[in-house]
Amino acid sequence: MKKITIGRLSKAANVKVTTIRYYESIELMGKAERSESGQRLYDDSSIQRLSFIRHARDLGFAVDDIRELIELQTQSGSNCKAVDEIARSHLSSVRQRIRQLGSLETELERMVSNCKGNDIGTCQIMKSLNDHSACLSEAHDRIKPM
Amino acid sequence: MKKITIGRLSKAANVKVTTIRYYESIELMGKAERSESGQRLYDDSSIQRLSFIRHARDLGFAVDDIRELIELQTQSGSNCKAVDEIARSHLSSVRQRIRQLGSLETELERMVSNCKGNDIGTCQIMKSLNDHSACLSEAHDRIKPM
DNA sequence: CTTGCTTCTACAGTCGCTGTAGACTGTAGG
DNA sequence: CCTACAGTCTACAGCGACTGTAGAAGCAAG
Repeated sequence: MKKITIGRLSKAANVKVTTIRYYESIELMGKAERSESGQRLYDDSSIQRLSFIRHARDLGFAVDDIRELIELQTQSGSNCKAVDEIARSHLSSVRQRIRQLGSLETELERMVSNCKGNDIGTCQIMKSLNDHSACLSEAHDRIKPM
Repeated sequence: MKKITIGRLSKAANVKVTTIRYYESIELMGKAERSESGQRLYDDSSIQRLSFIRHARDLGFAVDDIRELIELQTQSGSNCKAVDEIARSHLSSVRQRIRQLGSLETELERMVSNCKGNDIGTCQIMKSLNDHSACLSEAHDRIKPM
């Protein structure tokens, strides 16, 4: 079995070296074999697994979800209801986030389009921010950083 | 001048007590006056400022942006080009994020709609995740947590 | 006086990495 | 062989914007 170093795995799966080590530390990737000198050694199955993880991350799945997906994958024979549930739930949170950002977008557009480049005292953007009544719907979660 | 405690300020501006203290620690809010026993005391101007911050956060502005907006607001007489720029730049990052999430949504929809609830071996979702060719556009930033 | 809420400080945890420091290993060229 | 230089190692701090915790002290009402 051909073994590769972490750098080659990194290129093969398009995941940074530091990230691979991080995945090992949080036990998302198993502990790697080591060479005599202590360097990590991987094989094709590591590339497979890491690629799976990367695809799932690209789709926005949380690390815990991915852990569960991997768990489910090894239990062959089980049906994929659980997988479906994870995916659907993720999809719904993506949609919720899109709606949330959509209303931000509308609000920001309104503010920006009203701005005439006048002095700060009459600036519509500042007015909007200072105006208590100009706020979005009363109770919603704070926006996550971009 | 009527002074209020942190709890009342919290209710007045709809910002949690811990968050107010956090804002003080990062110098987004100035240092509060203290009572003899050491409790923070605020007045109407604190409510004003905290409400401003809250509105800006609700609109997704980063703390650093807000710091700058406050700075600009005090320099009365300056025009609002800088304010406009901050808002426009924020709007464009909101739009970018929406586009990003939109393509995630499409991809997830495709995956979920293909799932027939069969066993894990034939599950389309797992297939998609394992399929190297099923990935989104080659180079894009990793998705932020929801 | 007691009960129970509010406030205080200081620090750890969230999420998914990224960056840094300082040391060691492996490889290619001369 | 020696010297570069790239790759790898560990351990830990930092990001952003908070949130949660522990343990102590203050405050208001009954």
